[in-house]
Amino acid sequence: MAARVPDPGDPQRTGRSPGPGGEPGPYGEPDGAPGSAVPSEANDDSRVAAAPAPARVPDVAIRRLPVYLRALEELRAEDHEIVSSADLAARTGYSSEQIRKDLAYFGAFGTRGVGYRCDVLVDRLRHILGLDREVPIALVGAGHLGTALVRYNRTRHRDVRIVAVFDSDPGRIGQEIEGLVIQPAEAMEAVIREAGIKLAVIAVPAAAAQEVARRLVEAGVTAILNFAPVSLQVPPGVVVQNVDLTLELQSLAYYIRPEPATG
Amino acid sequence: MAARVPDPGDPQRTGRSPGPGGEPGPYGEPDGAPGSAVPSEANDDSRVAAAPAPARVPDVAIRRLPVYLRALEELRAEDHEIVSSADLAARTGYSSEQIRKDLAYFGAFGTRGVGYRCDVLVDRLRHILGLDREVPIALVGAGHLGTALVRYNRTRHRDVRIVAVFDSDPGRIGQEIEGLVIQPAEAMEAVIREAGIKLAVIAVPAAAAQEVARRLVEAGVTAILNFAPVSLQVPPGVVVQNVDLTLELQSLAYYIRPEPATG
DNA sequence: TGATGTGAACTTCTTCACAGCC
DNA sequence: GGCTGTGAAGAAGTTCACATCA
Repeated sequence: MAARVPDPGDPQRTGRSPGPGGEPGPYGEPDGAPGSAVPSEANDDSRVAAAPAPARVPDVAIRRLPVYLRALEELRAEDHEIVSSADLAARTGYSSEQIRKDLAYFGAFGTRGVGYRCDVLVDRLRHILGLDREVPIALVGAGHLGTALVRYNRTRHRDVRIVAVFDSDPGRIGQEIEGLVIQPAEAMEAVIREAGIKLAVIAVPAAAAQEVARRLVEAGVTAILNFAPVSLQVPPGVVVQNVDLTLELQSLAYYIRPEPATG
Repeated sequence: MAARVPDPGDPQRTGRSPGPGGEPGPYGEPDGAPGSAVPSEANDDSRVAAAPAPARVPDVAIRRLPVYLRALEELRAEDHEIVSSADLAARTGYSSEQIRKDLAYFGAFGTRGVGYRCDVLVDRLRHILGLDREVPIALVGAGHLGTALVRYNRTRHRDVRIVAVFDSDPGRIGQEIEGLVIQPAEAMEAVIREAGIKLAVIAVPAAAAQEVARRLVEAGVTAILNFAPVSLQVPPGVVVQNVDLTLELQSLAYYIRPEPATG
């Protein structure tokens, strides 16, 4: 039980959406896509680019794929060889039709009357999301939050992995977090270019976030996860996903019941 | 520039939606609503309850209100007395029609030909969101992330404020974060009941999250912000908003450009 | 028989366009 | 004239229902 909330908090987004259509095309590999980008400068919350790509995969669908992937990995760990969309529905809370439709954007991975091979589907999803090669990530801002994020990420994941941490505070530079030495902010561009990093996490104070974003983009970053409470302005083609504790709490406040649910 | 992403990551949600319709009704005060709740047990991502409430305010709209509120407070700080929906659009990235429509769910707060009085709209939004009284929040899990969240929250906000922190690690209990003493997990129910806390943040390991959620709900919590990477099962009427670093990074990976945007 | 894959119906949300009022 | 408030149109996403095939 539990209905779902849309997930608002997040702000801008600018990006072309790679994915093919319902056709057995290029499987929406994070490349093969247009190179151009996005449309408006508005917060549409669900629109993406009208790029050269034939049919678009809705962003909402992309955002569900990692959920499916996690469920599949759990199922695989429990020695399931075959899973049905109904199994995945039970684990994820999404409807089975929704799941089949999302998967179908990228091709036909299942067997009618049977289901999906767990390991095959895991591989497919990892490929679609671009997780079949390690995705190196830079984190900017090694305060309490940034540090917590690095620890969390590095003790668990290898597919999306923070590999560089930057801060402008001399007192932090040189310190180590989970084996990573905090580097000076000035080194940001060079390191990011060198390592070919395209994805970055911003965990700096609000006032510094926009400038950090600008520098990241200039250095080649095209996707940003932003924890600073500001709407970042980024050029077309750059994707920003925001996570804002305050906004989350404030919108949840709306749903609080007055009475202790004595009904 | 910057289109927007839907924000998927988040998981369940179960809740009745208070808000009135387009009518000048009860202004969607976080009460006045049904007491009952939710429909399905599925992840719908945008549905809420078909409760006694007349017309529903879409969850997506609720999630935008805090964004408007923040923009308004900025504008007020800049001594703007009157703001138009176009001003807010410029600040937030949402379209002016969208903003007017969202506000209109709760009544007519503006003046035709003029705009909205900044301070009036701030007050209205705070009231609609239930932020006109302080919203006390409990946080469970005082690890790196939990600690970072407490620090962030307490050094900034008074409207949504963490007032109690719990952990099960004896080594942490008794320690202080921003003036709050970490309390033992066993005290959770009593403290939450005593303080009438309805909103909680979960920052414990995945394995412990479901049980924590169960206890929180039993103690009277009806809205949860969950940082643990699991889909919490909660009874109807309880709202869960998830924030999952890994899912965010994995879906962002999809949008990474192969080439350094040399286009 | 049974579960996938998918067009069509439906629902929800957004944008348009303009009437209404200051 | 200008900006709000809102019905109507349109777009996007979800669910339904079933043909399809192992």
